[in-house]
Amino acid sequence: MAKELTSRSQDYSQWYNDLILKGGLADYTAVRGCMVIKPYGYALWENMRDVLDKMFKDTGHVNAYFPIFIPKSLFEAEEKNAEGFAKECAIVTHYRLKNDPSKPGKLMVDPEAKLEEELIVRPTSEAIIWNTYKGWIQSYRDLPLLINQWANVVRWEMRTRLFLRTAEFLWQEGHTAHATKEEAIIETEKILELYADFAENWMAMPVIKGLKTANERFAGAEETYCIEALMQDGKALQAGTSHFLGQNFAKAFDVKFSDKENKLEYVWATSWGVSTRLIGGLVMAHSDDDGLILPPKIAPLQVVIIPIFKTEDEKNKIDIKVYELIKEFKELSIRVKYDDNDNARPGWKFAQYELQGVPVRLAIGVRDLDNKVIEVARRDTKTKSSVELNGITNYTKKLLEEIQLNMFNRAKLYRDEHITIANNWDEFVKILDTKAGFVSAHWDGSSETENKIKELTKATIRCVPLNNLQEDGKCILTGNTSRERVLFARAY
RNA sequence: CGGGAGGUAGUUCAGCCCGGUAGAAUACUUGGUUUGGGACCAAGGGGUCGCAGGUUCGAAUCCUGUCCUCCCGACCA
Repeated sequence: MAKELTSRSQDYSQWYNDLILKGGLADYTAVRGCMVIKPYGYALWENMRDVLDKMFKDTGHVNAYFPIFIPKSLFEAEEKNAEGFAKECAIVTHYRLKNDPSKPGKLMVDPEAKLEEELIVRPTSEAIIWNTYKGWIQSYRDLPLLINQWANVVRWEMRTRLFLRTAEFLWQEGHTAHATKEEAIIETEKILELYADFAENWMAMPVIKGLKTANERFAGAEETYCIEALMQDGKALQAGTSHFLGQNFAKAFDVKFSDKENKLEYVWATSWGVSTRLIGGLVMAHSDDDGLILPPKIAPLQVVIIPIFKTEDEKNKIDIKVYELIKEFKELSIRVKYDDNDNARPGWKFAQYELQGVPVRLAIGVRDLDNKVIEVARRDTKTKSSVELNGITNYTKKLLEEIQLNMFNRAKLYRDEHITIANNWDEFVKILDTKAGFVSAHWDGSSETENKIKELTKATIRCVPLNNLQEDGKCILTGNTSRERVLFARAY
């Protein structure tokens, strides 16, 4: 009868899937590796999208839209980028079906409708965008070009997980062109700051800003900046990336501009993106065994009001008060729902909204009306209290802010407690196996060492933190000299 | 792509070994009692048992093929 949720400690994967399915965010579909984002999950994504979109626009970016199909010849123009994505591309080879003569009522691919050139379903849009930019950029006066697109992309992953790695996912990808290297790097870093700001202040998910090593770098980038978050099972999640692309794409697509001295130069590029994967991060960073816990600032519903009554007469009295409250909530721009559906009983509703992670629940009955109070339950701590009705909307507004802050502090405390220093190989292995989380350790800077460590422990270098403390040390694997520590972790 | 589990009512699953009327819980509909943490009683509707072949008088059950999903691994810019 009850919708039991798998406990976090039982099986983390099952717990995670349950949270998403029972919390009403998404559902499996008949399509391999894809998911349906349900209205509640999509409302969450819309809130996140709106905030990010405003942040992009406030920093001078504009939106545009480019095709989902990329001709193979364009796709392969930037060789490293193409090679990096080659193994996970969906490819359109035909454009027509026809009736299958051997199976009545069934269809088959029409062999006569083979495309002369295959189309790649975009796994990322650098190729089509830079091919377009070539026609848009002639002079330094055309720069910088600061464009973002909200789109879907397809990456044919072997193994998928709801939100974290689906065959198709929604994201935004920014693609900018600049006159100088310095300006492009500033843009890359500016976006990284923006992502970190969003993750921490809106999603209440603390992140570490850093640089990827050569191994983990985006294919075709000179430098990849990232934000890394920590999940409750001790695994790291790459939550967003911002790439300095140098002149790689400008050269591959021949995008040149005349500078003030009328000299032809290749432009400098950046690209950056965050995706619906952030929702997976949100789920794993905050939820508990009773369901989702969504941060108030982006929660589709911030407050739910549940009436408790026996008779129609009682219901009417409660209604009058609640309509007043709803009006006040709306004036405060608080997303509120009055669930007076008589089909479900209060206890069922309580459980349901906990599964959905609604930050604040208000329950009101005639008893409360008589005492001029209301029951306030907060999702993050699962505590309940009786609060005076007078001024309840302002009280709730402050409470939402407090919940937002509390969620961030709690996640940050957990994250900080799970950054462990390892000074030698034995410590390193022991921490990975017993404690998980980030391990801060010296590394000699070579790809060979990084690969070897990954082979031995499955841990990868998540990032070299920005503004990292410089200290001399010895690589935990090779003993070679090292100038700074890097963060290792097992990751999603 | 390798290993494992699975596909039967809207959902979660039992039945399958040992072939013989299609089951439970929950959800849904109706009526009644209820309502401060996932209510109760009664009645009712709902499934070509993933798909395609085969064996058989007879297949959810046995055999072959095939598709799909989930988990673990490999892969993951």
